[in-house]
Amino acid sequence: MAMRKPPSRPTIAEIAKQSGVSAGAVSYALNGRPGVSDETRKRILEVAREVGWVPSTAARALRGGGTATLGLVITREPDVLGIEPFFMSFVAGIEKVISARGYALLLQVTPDPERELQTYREWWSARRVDGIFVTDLAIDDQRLPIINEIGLPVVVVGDPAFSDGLPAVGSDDAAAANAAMERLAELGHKRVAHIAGPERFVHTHVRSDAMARAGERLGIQVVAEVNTDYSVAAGTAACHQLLDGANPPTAMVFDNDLTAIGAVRAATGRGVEVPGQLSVLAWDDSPLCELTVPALSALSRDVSAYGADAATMLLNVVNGSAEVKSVRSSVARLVDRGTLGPAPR
Amino acid sequence: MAMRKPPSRPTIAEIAKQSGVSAGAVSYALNGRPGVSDETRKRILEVAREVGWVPSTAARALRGGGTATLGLVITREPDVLGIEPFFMSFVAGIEKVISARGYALLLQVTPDPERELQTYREWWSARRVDGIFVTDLAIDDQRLPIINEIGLPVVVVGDPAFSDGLPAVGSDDAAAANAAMERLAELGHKRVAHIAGPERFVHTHVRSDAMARAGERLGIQVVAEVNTDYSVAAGTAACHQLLDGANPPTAMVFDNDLTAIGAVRAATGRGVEVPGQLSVLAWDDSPLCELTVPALSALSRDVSAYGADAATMLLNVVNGSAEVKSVRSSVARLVDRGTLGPAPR
DNA sequence: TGTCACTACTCAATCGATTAAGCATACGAA
DNA sequence: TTCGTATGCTTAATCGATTGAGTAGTGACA
Repeated sequence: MAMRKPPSRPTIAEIAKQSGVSAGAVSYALNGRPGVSDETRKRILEVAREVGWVPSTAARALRGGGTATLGLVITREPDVLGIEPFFMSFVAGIEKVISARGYALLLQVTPDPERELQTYREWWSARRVDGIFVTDLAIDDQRLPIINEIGLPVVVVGDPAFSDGLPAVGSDDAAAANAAMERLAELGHKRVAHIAGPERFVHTHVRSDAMARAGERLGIQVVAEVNTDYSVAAGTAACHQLLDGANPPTAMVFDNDLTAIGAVRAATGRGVEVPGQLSVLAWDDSPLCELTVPALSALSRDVSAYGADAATMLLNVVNGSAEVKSVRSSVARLVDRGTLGPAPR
Repeated sequence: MAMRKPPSRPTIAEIAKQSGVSAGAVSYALNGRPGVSDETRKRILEVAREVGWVPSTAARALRGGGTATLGLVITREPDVLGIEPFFMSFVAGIEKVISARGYALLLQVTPDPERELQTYREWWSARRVDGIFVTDLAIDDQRLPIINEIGLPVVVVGDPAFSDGLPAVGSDDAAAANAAMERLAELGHKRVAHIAGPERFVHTHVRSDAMARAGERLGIQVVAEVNTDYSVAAGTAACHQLLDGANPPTAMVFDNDLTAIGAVRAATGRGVEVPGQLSVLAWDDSPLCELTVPALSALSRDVSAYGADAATMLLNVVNGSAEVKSVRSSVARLVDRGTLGPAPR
């Protein structure tokens, strides 16, 4: 078995020796600080480039200079993760921003919020991350006060009104609700059902409120508010239940794509034509929506851009760039693919 | 604006002061090494627990003790990532193993192999990771010799026969091909098409070879080998092309689920019944397969367990546990959901 | 000629954990 | 009594980058 000789990783001391100056001078030169002549600086930079020097994150972190690492904990059952396109796109968006600035993303998947908090504590104590993203914002979220107490720099991904004063990026769900309801109004729908997500999430409430208000404004009756667990089966069940009821709705708006898919299947399965007799709209768009027949109309967000915005904000928080203001970044756009039609008479 | 007072993160020095011993003694106690009396050790551990001490990864890394971090670079266009359930499940599997042992996962998404290699170099130079996972193994993979040269501990996710001597976890595609072909033989199929993935991937070749050999053994003619880019459109196109040809196959095996979905849609769209007139089988299973009508039969792997195996192996490599042997870990199981039927006469 | 200001450095301490080496103290054996 | 020697510590150096505190050397100016 051949012995591998790992190439030595160049340090500032090495560069100092080769340049004939002290380590301190090298540090000044490499960081663009005054204290070295232009000529020496040039020579040092040249040597650094030659030996392929990269600063040791460990040493910098130890000095208290930050770790150039941001953290994201995803609390989900591993199996569920596979089908949720949100996180991968979100992560990709984060990456685009932070990798360009030399930051890396530390990822952890935990099964419950308990261990999620534990992870934050350990990351902070061990100086593993400079800041974190908090997703899945819940009503009266227990995590926020604790994170605040720990003092961990954070950006909350969710509605700023519920972020407990912490900087947040949210999506403008009210605008999306308006767009959706306006379209449904144009199509003549008067009775619309809203099949929402789990009650504990902030965005579930925000969306329900927005739907109700938009309905009032446009003269549309939001006939039902159902909470689901986002599964296909829940969508199927909700659809059957609503269609079986007295005076069923002519359109259904679902808080995510899976439930909408379940509903379309349930409807067509019992002979209710989509969109002929029933219009269906999914709130979260994903590639899944294009795979069903008929392709699912959805309120589409640029999740990757959402992640990018969150990352930009967290970098500002971490670097203490003035005051960081919460924003509603992501705006959903209605993409009509074929499950929206005029209200049946 | 309230000033946040971040709680001080406890260090060994702090514990030493409170316990009335030196920092060295504390280190011995905390690491279970000899050098302190049982009584002192107990007292030190008690204090450490009280103040919630967590070792500073930065300090340990600086001493050369490793960073307790493993790295995964995913080379994909951000948009494509959302629909690929593989990586999220794989990551979840990795997490399950490594987080239990105090390791974290550093994730990077890059658009091309060039920057992937650049990331490896920087990670190693900056001592950011102790080891990496390499996925998407290609024929004559350019990354392997470079990674080998850098000396970065690695586990290759792919067929060990193509891992250039580096430790690898692969899936037993030959066994899967046998299972698939045996089932098709039972159903009386004599003419089967194999619609493969991009030619550059190792597993594309492995699968094609395995299909051909299994066909020979079972008296099944593998009538076509088509390479696709894994997209739905490619599956649709391949299906049409094959059905239009002289003497079309009675069954089609696809290297991934998206192309299979495209094919099912193409077939039913032109009046070819699935599975009545055409059987369809997807190699990679995903939640997508259960969403189509009819639900797609697939060769299903436990991707999460695959990730867990890779993680276990990488931890062994990193900790230098004896010699690490490559394995074929993941075995696909044929899940018949409704797109397999007897060959039409 | 003295001194003040400035440039371009070097020196040394620091961050937190680890570990080889050193140093008391106690105990047992000769 | 005295010499090992084992035990239980402490000391100090180390990893790599940073930075406040010096310190030579140069030039200007009164």
